[in-house]
Amino acid sequence: MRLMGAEPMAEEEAGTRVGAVMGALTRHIRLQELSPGDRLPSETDIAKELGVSRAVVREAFQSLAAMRLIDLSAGKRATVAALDFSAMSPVIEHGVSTDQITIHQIYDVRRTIETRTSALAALRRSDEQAKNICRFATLMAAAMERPAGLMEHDLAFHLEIAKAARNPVFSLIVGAFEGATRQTWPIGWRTRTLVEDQHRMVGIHADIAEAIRAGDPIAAQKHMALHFDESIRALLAAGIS
Amino acid sequence: MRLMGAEPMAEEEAGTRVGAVMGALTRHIRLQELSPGDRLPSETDIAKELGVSRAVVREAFQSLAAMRLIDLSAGKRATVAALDFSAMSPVIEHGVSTDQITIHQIYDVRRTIETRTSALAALRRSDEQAKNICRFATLMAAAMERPAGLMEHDLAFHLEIAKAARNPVFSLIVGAFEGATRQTWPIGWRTRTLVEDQHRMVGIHADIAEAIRAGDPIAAQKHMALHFDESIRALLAAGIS
DNA sequence: CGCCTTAACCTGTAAGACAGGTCTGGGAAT
DNA sequence: ATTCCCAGACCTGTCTTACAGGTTAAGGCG
Repeated sequence: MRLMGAEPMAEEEAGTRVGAVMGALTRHIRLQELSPGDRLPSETDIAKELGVSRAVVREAFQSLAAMRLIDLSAGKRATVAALDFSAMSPVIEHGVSTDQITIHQIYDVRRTIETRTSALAALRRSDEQAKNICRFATLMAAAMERPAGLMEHDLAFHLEIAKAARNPVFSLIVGAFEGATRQTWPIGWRTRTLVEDQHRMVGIHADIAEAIRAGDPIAAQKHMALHFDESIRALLAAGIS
Repeated sequence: MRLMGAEPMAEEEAGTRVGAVMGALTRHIRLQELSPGDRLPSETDIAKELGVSRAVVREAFQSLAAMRLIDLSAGKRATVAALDFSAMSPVIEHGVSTDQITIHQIYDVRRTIETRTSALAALRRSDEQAKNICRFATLMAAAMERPAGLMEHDLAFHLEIAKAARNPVFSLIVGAFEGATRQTWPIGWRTRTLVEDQHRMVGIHADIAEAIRAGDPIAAQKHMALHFDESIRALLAAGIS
């Protein structure tokens, strides 16, 4: 299987050979109109075709795999990857852990995005998605004593809403925040020292779920906005900027 | 310089050694609280420390560099990277070129995000940012005959607004769409066959710029919403879903 | 005709080598 | 003493070779 548009490495894009191979591969996927699951040429073939060593090809493959553009597994050929909502999570986590992004900024963006996904979800959710969303809300209420479990249900709740909005880009963005949220969620929970605060937080999720189940986008959006207003207030009260 | 929390590779995260090294590196950055520009250990040191070959370490480095978490350059040590708004662009481009994301879906998300960035920009922009935004709007009007130049000014316009919103996550997201937009923008432009349509499109950008300059978030948001409504209508009229 | 074995293929990893870019300490010049 | 400059040490980019172990597919056997 020949690689599309691949003279033995002219000047090409990046200054480095790895970058050039990455470009050749993405171009190959685009020009051949490959779909998720389709197989790519072997490392050796690509190396021969582009006139580089297999080490360079492997570095390019690993880079594409890190961005979730392809899937790798031992012995098998690399395949074109399906969109993975976790693809962007490391970037956000890096921004947070190097103090280039604050928790507050993430919540601002999430509020913008998720008020929209909740409204869309109310309009577009399948019956099964509605059921899942309600189920996660119920599980949250049942896990009030176990913060770790509560957090996982919370994350799944928000991601399921994004999926129900039927636009994979929203899933991608909501998924991007999952890693960072997992690292910072306990901070927010600790600010809710009163049991009634904890119940209110969980109750808002139930309200969102119910609005989405009922197919009411206005209510869904309103409750989601309340949820983030409440969360951001809790963070501010705890002195987190 | 020792790597934090690095016994010679226990089971660790991923099934692969490359994944384990990536994990060790990100953990190192987090635990050492490194900042953009700080240097990482040399490939050889890391290889020795973790008990893997340099090839594995290099693949991990390249992967992190592909996600823009670190910067590499010949002869120099790897450094922690500053947030780069282009970090997520390849993911979106991949989604589009493999038909997992439609142009319409991107415009829906952009509308959600950018109505917000325009409002925030009106509230938070510096004087210089206001000047830049107006300048790009003017340059667009001057480049009506050269679609390629027009597109570049358009992209710069939207990105500058995101920066003026003073939340790097918005810049990251708007930047994520830049690559895909660059590949699809001409499609939208071609639907505007009438000169008055073209002028209206450019005029809306001027309206947005003026509202941001004037510090009017309501007007900025309104004009940005109009912009996307108009763009999405143009795409639909051309039969692009 | 279907199942199973096996050889060919492919990826994961290691080790060694070398070219060329980068940095740093120490000597030379001021 | 201070500044400037350079050589050697260090580091990354790339190639080659080698081998273990997982995967696949072609034949051969039942």
